Amino acid sequence: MGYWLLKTEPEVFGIDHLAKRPRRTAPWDGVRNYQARNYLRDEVKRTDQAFIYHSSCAQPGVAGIASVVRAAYADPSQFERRNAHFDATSDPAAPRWVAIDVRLQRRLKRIITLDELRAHEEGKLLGMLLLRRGNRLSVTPVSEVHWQFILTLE
DNA sequence: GCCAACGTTGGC
DNA sequence: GCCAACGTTGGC
Repeated sequence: MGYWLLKTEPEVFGIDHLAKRPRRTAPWDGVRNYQARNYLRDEVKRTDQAFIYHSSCAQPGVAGIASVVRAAYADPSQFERRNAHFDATSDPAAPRWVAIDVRLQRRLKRIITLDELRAHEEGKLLGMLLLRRGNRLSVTPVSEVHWQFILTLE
C-alpha cells in the first residue's frame, strides 16, 4: 500500500469540491511538473491512500483522506485548448501528462495544519518531503510511519 | 503583495 | 551543456 500527499488550492478544487462530486470521485488532473508526473505515472497505484492537503490558503494543512480509484491515464485537459492546463506541445500519440482518479474517503475531524506538522519536523516527521525547505511538489510520497503518526494528531 | 526557492526556457 | 532570465509555487 502506497501513501501520498496531494496538494490543492481549496479555492480552486478543494475537499469541498471533491465531497460534492458524484461518488465523491474526481480526476486529479492538471499536474504539470515532471517529478510530480513521474510519481503519478510510475508509482501511484489503485487503492493507494492520499492525504488531501490544502495550500495557498488561510489554513494550509491536511484536510482529508482519499483513495486512488484509478491509476494513471492520459490527462485530457492537456488537449483542451481552453483549459488552463492546455499544453500545445503535448502529442496526442504520446501524451505528456497524466491524471489519476481519487475518491474522498473522509474528512479529518479538523485540519491538521502545516504548523502542527512543522512542530514535528525534527522528530516524528523527520524527512517528510512536504516539510523540506523549498519543496513545491504537488505530489509527494508519505512513508507509512509518517502517515500513521499524522493520523494520531487528529 | 512579497519574496525565497526551484523549475523551465532558450541563446550561445 | 552552461547559465541567465523568466515563470511558478506557496508560506507568510
